[in-house]
Formats: sequence, structure tokens, C-alpha cells
Amino acid sequence: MKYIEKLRNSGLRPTKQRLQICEVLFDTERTFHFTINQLEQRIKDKIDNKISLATIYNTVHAFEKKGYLKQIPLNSNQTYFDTNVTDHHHFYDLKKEKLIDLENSDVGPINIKRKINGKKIKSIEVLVKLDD
Amino acid sequence: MKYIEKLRNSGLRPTKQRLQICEVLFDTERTFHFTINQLEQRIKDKIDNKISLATIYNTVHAFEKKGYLKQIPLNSNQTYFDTNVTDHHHFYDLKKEKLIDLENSDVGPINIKRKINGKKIKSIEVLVKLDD
DNA sequence: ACACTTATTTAGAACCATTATAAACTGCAA
DNA sequence: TTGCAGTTTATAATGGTTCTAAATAAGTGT
Ligand SMILES: [Mn+2]
Ligand SMILES: [Mn+2]
Ligand SMILES: [Zn+2]
Ligand SMILES: [Zn+2]
Repeated sequence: MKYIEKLRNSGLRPTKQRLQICEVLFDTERTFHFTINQLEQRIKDKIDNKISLATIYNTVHAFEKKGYLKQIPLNSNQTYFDTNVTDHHHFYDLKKEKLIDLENSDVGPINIKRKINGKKIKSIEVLVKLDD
Repeated sequence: MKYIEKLRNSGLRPTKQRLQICEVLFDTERTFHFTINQLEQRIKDKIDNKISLATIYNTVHAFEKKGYLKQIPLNSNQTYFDTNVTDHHHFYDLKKEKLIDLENSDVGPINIKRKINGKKIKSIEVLVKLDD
């Protein structure tokens, strides 16, 4: 398995559940955005055994902490995650409630002129909301 | 009262509760960011009668729909609102869990080069997360 | 002022995404 | 193999938000 090493190197035991979740999350042609419930559904579709919802939450949070996933700031009753952990921005289609990645070449450089004393910029994220 | 007209013009009846919430939200030197629970506390501090939590939710959502408040996309278990409804961006201090307005002069122009067929840009919001 | 209609307020229940619990299980090093 | 820390799991608890339906208040017409 290609994820055993990755997990071990992160200090996470490569359990059956985590490896299967890795396949669902990272064995894909493209990166994608998901809520926990959407991920639960994908897992059900792709694997035979059951993984408890608690484990899905635990794993997603563990992966997020290790930097393999990130949360996307959005106003929704559910938390959105992204398998694309590179710096990038988003369109948010308000009608379809769907996120679309913006390539870095799609957005001009963001120039933050103001500084806050003793604070460092950790990330800069642009959210472009789309109407009809 | 200065808000009676404003509410009537919006098709909202100027009730005692709404007028009092207007005072808490809009009779301020500066605009500010808040969660419902923070607003509830401010209301308790500023006025003598009680306003039910349901009314606070109802009013905030009514004001948001009319464009007197807006939500700020953020990953938190609580929804954040802004009394500054002009287009502007935010710092988010991760340690203090506090939002800080960026003036438009603090951020260079955002240039979104990509278009989505049949969709119009409704808003562009930048969130700058701050570390120590 | 009064009656009538409709909007609003309210306490409390319901909802539901997320987190906590604690017992069973598993990976792994000694 | 044994022991232990890490992990999984069913289930309960949490808590922000929304819903409900009855009481109250505002607007309208007379
Ligand atoms: Mn989370
Ligand atoms: Mn809301
Ligand atoms: Zn993305
Ligand atoms: Zn703001």
C-alpha cells in the first residue's frame, strides 16, 4: 500500500480504516471538496466494510492536523474540507452550493499592505461568490 | 427614533425589540463583528427589558436579508456577522478568534481572470489568517 | 376609538452537525 | 507473546440554530 509509509511518517498508525479513507480521499484523478456526510457516502460506495462516522471525523481531523486536508471557510451548517492543500482560492456557486478551485494563474497577486504588530500571515484565501 | 423610517422602508415593522436591536447594532462609533451569543450579551448589557433569543435570531436574519448585516465566511461553530456591509476584507486572528477589518486601501485590487459561464460575481472576500 | 388582519415575539421543543465517552480492538515494539 | 498506547466504535452528550404554535403588537380601514 502506498499510504502506509505516509501515515507512519506522520506518526499515524496505518490502520485498515485510515488506509481505506486515504484511497477515497487521495486516489483520485482530481482533488475535490467535501463535507463529512459526502465523504461518508463516498466511503460507503467505494468500500465493503463499514467505517463508523466517529472514525471518519477522527480521521479527517487527524489528516487536517497533519496538513493532508484543509478546511475551507464558508458559511454553511456543515464544514467543508479540501483535498487540495496547496494555496489556492475558490469560487462558490451559491445556487448549487458548490466550490470550484481557482488556479493561482486565475487570480492576480494579493497584496496585503497592512501589518499587525507581532502577528504573521498564515494564509490568504479569496472566496468569490457566484450568482446567476 | 431614527430607525423607525429605515425599518418601515424595508417592510419591517418597527417594533420595540427591533428598534432596540438597531441601537445596539448601529448606534456605535465603529462597525463591529459579532456572533449571536455576543449580541445577546450586548443587548442584556444595554437594555432593561428582555429580548428572547428567538427574536434576536429572527431580527439578525431579517436585517441580513435586507442588507443591513452580512455574514462572514469563517470556520467556527458559530456564525459571525458584520455591521460593516461595505465591500471589505478581513484579518482573522487565530489565537484570539477575532476579526479585524482591512480597509480597501490595505489590499491591492483583486483581479479574477477566470469566468464561469452564466454566472456573475456577487462578492469577492479575502480572509487573511494571522498566527503569532 | 374600535375591530380586524397580519406580522412579530416568545418559550420551549426539535433538529442535527459535531464532539465526548468509554469499552473493545489493534498495531507494534520489546 | 505480552503489554501498551493508539484506534475504532456505538452511543450519548453538546450546543448552535431552527421550528412551533400560542400570545401579543402593529398597521389598516371604518
Ligand atoms: Mn471540525
Ligand atoms: Mn443563520
Ligand atoms: Zn479547493
Ligand atoms: Zn468586517
